[in-house]
Amino acid sequence: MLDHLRAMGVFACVVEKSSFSGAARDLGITTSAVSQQIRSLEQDMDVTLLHRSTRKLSLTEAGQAFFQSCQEMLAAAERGKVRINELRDDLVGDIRISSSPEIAAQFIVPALSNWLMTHRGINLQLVAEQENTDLISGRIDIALRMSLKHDDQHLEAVPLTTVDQILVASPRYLNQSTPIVRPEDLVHHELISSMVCTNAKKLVFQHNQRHEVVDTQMKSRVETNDLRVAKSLTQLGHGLARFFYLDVQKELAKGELLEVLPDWKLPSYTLYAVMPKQEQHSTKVLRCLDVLTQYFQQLPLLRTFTDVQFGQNAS
Amino acid sequence: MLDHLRAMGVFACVVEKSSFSGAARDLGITTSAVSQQIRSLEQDMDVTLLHRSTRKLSLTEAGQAFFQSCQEMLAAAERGKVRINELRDDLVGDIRISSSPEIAAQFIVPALSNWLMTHRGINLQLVAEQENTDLISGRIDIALRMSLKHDDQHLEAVPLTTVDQILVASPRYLNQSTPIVRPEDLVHHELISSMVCTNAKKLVFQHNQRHEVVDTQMKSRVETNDLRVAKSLTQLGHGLARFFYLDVQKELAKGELLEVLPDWKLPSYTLYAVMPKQEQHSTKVLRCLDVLTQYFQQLPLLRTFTDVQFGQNAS
DNA sequence: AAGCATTACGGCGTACGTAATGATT
DNA sequence: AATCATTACGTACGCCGTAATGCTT
Repeated sequence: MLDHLRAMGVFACVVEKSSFSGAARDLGITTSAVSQQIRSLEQDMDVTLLHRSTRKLSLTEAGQAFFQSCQEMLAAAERGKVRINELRDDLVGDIRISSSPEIAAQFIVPALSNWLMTHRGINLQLVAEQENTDLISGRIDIALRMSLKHDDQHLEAVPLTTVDQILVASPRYLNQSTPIVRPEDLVHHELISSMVCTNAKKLVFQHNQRHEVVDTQMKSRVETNDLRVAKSLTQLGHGLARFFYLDVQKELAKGELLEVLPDWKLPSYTLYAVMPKQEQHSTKVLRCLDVLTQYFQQLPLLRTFTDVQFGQNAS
Repeated sequence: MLDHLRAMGVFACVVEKSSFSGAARDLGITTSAVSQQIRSLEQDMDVTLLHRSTRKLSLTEAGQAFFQSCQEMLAAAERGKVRINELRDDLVGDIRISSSPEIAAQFIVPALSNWLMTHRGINLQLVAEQENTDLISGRIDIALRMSLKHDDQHLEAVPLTTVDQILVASPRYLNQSTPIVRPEDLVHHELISSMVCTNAKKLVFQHNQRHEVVDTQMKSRVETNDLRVAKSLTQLGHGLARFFYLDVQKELAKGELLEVLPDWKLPSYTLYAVMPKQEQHSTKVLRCLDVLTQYFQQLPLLRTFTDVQFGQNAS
């Protein structure tokens, strides 16, 4: 199956050049090598491919038929290599990005919109799912994922921005409750968890000025993995809720939700661009990553004051 | 151009089996070899073809595209080999036979008629020309040629039958001339040469019983390369003519021409099947040669009595 | 533990180059 | 003489197998 492929290539070249030495020059080998390839081909297949009369070459019927196939073989190989180079070097082909639906809509679409317009050869496939799909089997080029710290050794992660968490409640809820001035006060409240993760109810606060850290374990009677449900529950006064700052930016501005413990800070998450670890990414993926990075750098900071006071590089 | 062809074959097999070890089994090599091939392919082309997560293989976009081309490449190669085997082993394809028009009509057509009927895959190309065309450049499989002795070292020749020459004249011509009883008497006659060849006018006679050999040099005023013209000239009494026995068989039977010096014999020609020298002829050519050989063996001898007395192997 | 892929290492074979030969123009 | 193909021969690289390692189920 794999035998003779090389010899077939040589043969095709010989026929095209109608000359052993011409083919040799073409292939960057000696005439001797060409002669030997053709001979072994003929011997192994037990057939005469071309008649040589020292100055002229002439195909046999078998040689003629075989030549066609050899040409097609080489052409297919060549097409493959050309296509590979195209996909590696040019801005063409698919690019699959995975993220949560929120991130997709809020960040990826505006970040890549112009770039997509510019490069019409790019086909963007946005895989927006709640669960983190497997990059390999899902053929994801870039996944945008929130995490405190990147740990998967098999994946390559580029931090795009930090995202603050914020504890909020509805104005009505806060009016009716006793004032919350320190993290310890939270034990009397219930938490509406907007994320499904381990230790979702354990909150670690750090004071904005002092280096004071307080662990708090809250209770909760209502959980959901849906952001809008969580917001709704919070606004209806079912308890406190921990959100990403960016997810409740609007509600805070409108006064529909209020921040709890504004002098205390929850750990920052980092938004990573995660990619399969590999030697050489295609330029389109690298360029896309550039565009994403650029976008997040020029983006208005996700929470101004904390950033000013401490700086929020991911650990 | 020739690089990686082997690796591409391996790659295609890996993708088809979705497994390195499966491909290795398929190809009769070790997993190690497969792994090395794929790795060098990826390194040389500077691209990741497939992601490995130990238990699962998954194509990259480039790998997917490349796989198609690799498959096509292998398919073309396979087609070529299949076709080669077909043309070598089966009774299909072209068979080109070259001869003079006379031989073609008189022998080849009747000899091969049945065989052609039986094997519908065979396409017979009868190249009937006066001049001996170059077997190589004319792509002739078999040429039927008359000669005293085969000499071309580059060609392979199989004797099919011997063909006597015979000196004839019209009855009227012989009546009007003095009787011809010995070769020496020929110097007073003119020769109509039916063949264009060197020394066409030099005749060497050997007596049928005695071992007497006589060289004679004749004159001629009329020459032609056309058999019918020569016959016509002879019948009209323009002189003696040397023919192949088979060419004037009918005229002799009808008494339109008479043999001159019936006790003396001109050298016998041999009808050869001539073929390009090569390791392995296709079976269709060999079978065709068989059919021709058979045909000439069962053919009534081309001149009975001389054969009986001496046997007429070409010198 | 079993199956799979990767890597290093070492041996063998093959493909190549050199050089001499023969053929053709 | 010049160009081309073939052949013999020696070499070097490439391909492969063995074995050890790491990973996953």
